[in-house]
Amino acid sequence: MTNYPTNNQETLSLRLWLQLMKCTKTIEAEVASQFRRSHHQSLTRFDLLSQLYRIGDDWVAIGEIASKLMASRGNITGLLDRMVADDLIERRANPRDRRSFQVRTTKKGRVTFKEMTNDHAQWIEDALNEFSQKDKEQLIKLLVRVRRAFETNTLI
Amino acid sequence: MTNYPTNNQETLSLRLWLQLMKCTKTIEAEVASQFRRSHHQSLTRFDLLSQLYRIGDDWVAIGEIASKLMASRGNITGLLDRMVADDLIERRANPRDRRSFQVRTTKKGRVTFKEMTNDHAQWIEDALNEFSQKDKEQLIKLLVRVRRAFETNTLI
DNA sequence: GGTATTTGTTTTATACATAAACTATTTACA
DNA sequence: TGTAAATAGTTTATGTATAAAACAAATACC
Repeated sequence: MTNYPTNNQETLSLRLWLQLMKCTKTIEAEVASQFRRSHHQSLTRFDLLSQLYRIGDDWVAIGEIASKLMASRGNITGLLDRMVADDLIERRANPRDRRSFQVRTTKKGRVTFKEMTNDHAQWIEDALNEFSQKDKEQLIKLLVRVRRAFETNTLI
Repeated sequence: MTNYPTNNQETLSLRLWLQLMKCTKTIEAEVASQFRRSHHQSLTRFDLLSQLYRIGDDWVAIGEIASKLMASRGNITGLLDRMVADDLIERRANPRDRRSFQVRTTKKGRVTFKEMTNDHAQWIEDALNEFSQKDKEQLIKLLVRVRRAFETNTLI
C-alpha cells in the first residue's frame, strides 16, 4: 500500500488518491482474509464467479471474461484451470468456433458463490451501517466522478 | 475487479464498496502501467522506496518494512532480493543483532524514487484538477471515516 | 483457391502475494 | 546457568498477475 510521506508539498489531489487507496486496501484485505478463512477462495475467484453470474450462468468465452475482469488472457487461463480442478467451473470447446473455449459455473460453483455473496454483503453492511443514506449516496456520486475524470483524462 | 451484479437486492453499502474498489483499481491500473512504461518499476517497489524515504533513508530492518507495507516477511525477502540485484537497495547484517538484516536505498534508488515521485504527483494532479478543493476535502473526510469504520468494526 | 491477416487461446518467463515450515539467534525466567 | 519461548529472516509450495512469443483456426481478399 502506498504510504507516501505526508509533507507540505503534497497536494490535495495526491492526498485524495492516497486515502482512496488506503481505504480500499484496508477493506479488501479484510474481505480477502474472510473469504480465505470461511470459503478457502480468493477475491479473484469471487470476482470471476460474479461475472459468470451476471452473464446468467451461460457459456462464456475466455476472452470475454478477461476483458470484463480487466485481466490478461494468460492470467485467466491459469485461474480457470485451477477452478476447473476444484469443480467450480466447467469448460468446453465452442461448438461454432474451433479456436475458442467456453466456461460456465458448475452446481458446486453456484452454491459456493451464493454463500460467498451472502457473507460478503453482510460484512460490508455491518461495517458501514453507521453511515447515513445521504453520506453513502454522496460518496458514491463523488467516486463515480473521480473514476470518470481519470478514465477520460488518461485515455487521451 | 469485483463487478458484482447490480440488482434490486443490492444495498447502498454494497454499492459504495463496489464503487470504491472500481475507482481505486482504475487509477491503480493506470499508475502501475505508467510506472512500468516510464521507469520499468512496479507500484510495489515505489511503495517500498516511499517507506524508506519516509524513514529518512537510514538503515531499516526487514520486519519493520513488512509491517509498514502490510505485507508478509517472505514477500519482502523476495522483493528486496530483486531490488538489490537492480542496485536500488543495499543490504547489511545488523551489527547489534545477528538474526537481523537491514536495508536502505542506494544512490540509484534515491534518484529513481525522485523521478517516480514527480511523475506520479503530476499524473494525479492532471487527472483530478477538475475537482474543487471543497469536493476533494469532503471526499478525503468521508474516505477516512469509511476506513475507520471498517477498522474498528472488523477488528472486534 | 491460396495467401495474408486477424482472432482466441495457451505457453513461457518473470514479478509479486500468502501461509506454513524451517534455521538461527536472542530473551525470559525458573 | 540452562532451557523454553519468542523473534528475525529465509525457504517452500502455491496462487495470482503481466507481457510477449507461439500456435491454431477463422476470415479477408486477391
